[in-house]
Amino acid sequence: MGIDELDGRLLELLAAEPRIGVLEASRRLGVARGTVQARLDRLQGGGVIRGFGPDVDPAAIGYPVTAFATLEIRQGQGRDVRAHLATVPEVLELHTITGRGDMLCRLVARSNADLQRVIDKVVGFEGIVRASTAIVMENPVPLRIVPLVRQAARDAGRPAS
Amino acid sequence: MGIDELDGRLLELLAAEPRIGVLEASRRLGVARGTVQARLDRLQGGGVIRGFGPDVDPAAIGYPVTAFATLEIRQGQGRDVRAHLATVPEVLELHTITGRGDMLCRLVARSNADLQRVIDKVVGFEGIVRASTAIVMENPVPLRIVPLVRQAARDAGRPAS
DNA sequence: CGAATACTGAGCAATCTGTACAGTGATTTC
DNA sequence: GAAATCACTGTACAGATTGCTCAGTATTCG
Repeated sequence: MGIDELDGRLLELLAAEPRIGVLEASRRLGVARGTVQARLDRLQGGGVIRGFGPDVDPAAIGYPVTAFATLEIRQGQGRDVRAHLATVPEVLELHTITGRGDMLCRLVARSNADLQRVIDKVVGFEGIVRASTAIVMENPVPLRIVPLVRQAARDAGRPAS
Repeated sequence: MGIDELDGRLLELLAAEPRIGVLEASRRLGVARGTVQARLDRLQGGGVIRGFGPDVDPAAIGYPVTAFATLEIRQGQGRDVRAHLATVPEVLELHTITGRGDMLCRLVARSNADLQRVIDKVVGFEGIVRASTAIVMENPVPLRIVPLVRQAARDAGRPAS
């Protein structure tokens, strides 16, 4: 749907201080409260803002180990595998991908040793031919969106570029 | 820090309806407002809840293509590469990993064609030896945390297991 | 120029937040 | 076993915020 410069600033502000209300945001942005309210409604309605879910740190609830697993699936078993993985709590996300491997999933575990249990749970399923796992050591760039929002907002300035 | 069953229900509730306030949450959970307030403070103080940042959909702001790139780094160039990737808005997250490849990053782009530009920007840097990219086709399990929270809350019941 | 759209500034009733305090039950400590 | 500690409840109050509405103004566009 596209966002303009004000939308960008609003999103940045919300990312930086999520708990501020509409009124405070309007003050910070130097616009009327109604404007912020309208923008927010539009952003949410348009699907730009999916929600404001709490950002929970898996490490803080006992799952400090993160890993990515590339899975190779037996032909035609995709649907079953997806359903299976969806039932595993330690699978935080799952993608089907092109290239080597058919699926990529993000896992968490209580420890490196526990990761073995998780992998067994993931792989112990008809239809998964092979799995290759990479453990995350460091996370230099945590999941972020602000730079992209800034970029998108800038691009809105010159629409036809 | 560990979470108990009430923490779990609170997190679930917040995940399902992020905009509800403390008062409404206390009503839903059947506890006093002060309790919810105290729990929230503890969860945030303990780092379990990192924040309530807006969940922005890259697709909705013009970046519908997601990809994962595995990067191989020249010895000793890690720091520079990290710094470089941090400046690329299309890099949504970056991990250093074990196994084949040294880093894994999540990218977004305006189109498959545009992905080439992004990859060039990512790879066009001294220190990156090789990159292998997998385009995301489907996302059967979007990033989620509720199942894990439920698991963690359950485990709290039998601490020594 | 006229119409449509977006923004401003203001107002109002209802609600919520931050904070405090006393009472109660459960658990821990000595 | 008694005291102390801790978490939760229920209540209270002032101040702030929200949802909503409305009229006026600015800007854009055909």
